Amino acid sequence: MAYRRSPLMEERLANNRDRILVATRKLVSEGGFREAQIAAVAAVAGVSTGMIYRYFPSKTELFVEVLGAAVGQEIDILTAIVMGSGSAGERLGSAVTCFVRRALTGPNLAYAFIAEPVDPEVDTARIRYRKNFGDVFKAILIDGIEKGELPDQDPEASAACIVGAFTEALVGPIGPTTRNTRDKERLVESIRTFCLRAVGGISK
Amino acid sequence: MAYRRSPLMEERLANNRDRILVATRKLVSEGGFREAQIAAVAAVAGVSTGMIYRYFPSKTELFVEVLGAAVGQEIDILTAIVMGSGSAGERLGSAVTCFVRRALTGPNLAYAFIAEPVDPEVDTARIRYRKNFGDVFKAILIDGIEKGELPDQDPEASAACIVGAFTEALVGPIGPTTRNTRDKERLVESIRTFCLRAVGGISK
DNA sequence: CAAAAAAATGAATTCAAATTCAAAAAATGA
DNA sequence: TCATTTTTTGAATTTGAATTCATTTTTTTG
Repeated sequence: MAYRRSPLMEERLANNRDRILVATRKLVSEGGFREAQIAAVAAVAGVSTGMIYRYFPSKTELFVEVLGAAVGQEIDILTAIVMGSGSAGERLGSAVTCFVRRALTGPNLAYAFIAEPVDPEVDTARIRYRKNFGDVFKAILIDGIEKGELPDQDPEASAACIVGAFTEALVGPIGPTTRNTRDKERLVESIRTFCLRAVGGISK
Repeated sequence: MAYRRSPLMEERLANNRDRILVATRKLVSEGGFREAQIAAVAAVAGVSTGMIYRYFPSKTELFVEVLGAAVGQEIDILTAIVMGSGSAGERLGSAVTCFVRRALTGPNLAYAFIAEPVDPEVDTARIRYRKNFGDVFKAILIDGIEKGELPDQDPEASAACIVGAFTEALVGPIGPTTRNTRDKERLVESIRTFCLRAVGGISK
């Protein structure tokens, strides 16, 4: 017996892994997945390229994990809103507003997560994550329908529509060509109203 | 003077070009852009790979043209509905219904056109084409708002939301994993209702 | 400190599909 | 038919980033 991983070493390893994740996220938020090449990630993280393969089996899996972490954060935020108090309509409106505002704040990251073309495997993950967003909205819808606040409807389909709606409405304003800040709030409001009316949560 | 392109030759050239487009479309509709590799396209079209570069500067441009043709066809259909008679709500409902039904009929092609990841340039084109779809809906919305049939709203944003809504609601049912045919009509109806309510075109 | 094991390095390799281009085939007109 | 030009071919080349792995460095323990 001549080697046993010490706690200190253990920590360093974890640190490395984390540095790689952080570096990837940084690069993605600055220049999209395209810029997050292994060599670039390694440089930013301050490690060698080979190192990355010690922690992640492939670039794709690294991307999927980064995507998942970012999405998870957003979902936590939305979930908190959805679990909060207020009518179904109010909560739905807040959730949509919140998501859209955040996306408009960090356009590059949002673009990468919503629309940037990567590779099929990452995209498969993206579709799954979008479904997760849908589930959050589905929960409010079911609640609203049960309580009679919202008209009967297929919550699954409506939830997907909501996600698609705010997502698509964001693609332009969020894309590589950044926009001015003036009409952001107007856009937020337009999307909110659209989604609220769509599920029968009164117009305004 | 020893060579001048004869009408016969002229026609053959045009034929070649067309054969390539048809072959590409066929492959895309069967296995997505992924399967439409130059070698495969050449084989199906019955020409050599080099031949393809005589008609298209790159694979990307070939894809963009195929995408554009397919989208153009759908847009023509939608435009006809939109230009037709009926209230704004009725026409909007018909247009959405029509698009969704058609997409559910040819899932692979629709998936390739709506969601399959390809490369950034093709995707840029895809975003542009989606905007074209949006414009069709925007036209009905503006009309409906002017006539007082629909409440005031940002037609640009609402149109984008509509496109995003039915698009997203289709991704699952349309994706690589094909679905059963039973609930298709139910889905069509759910999406229609969602979009109609969303723009204030009454519920039902 | 030395030997053994693990971790880290980064230049070299790999890979797969797009693209090219020298050579062959076909078309044209005299 | 022949010389000229265009079209077509498809094997060879290119490309560019992901991945590997022989070597070096670091860590651990006796």
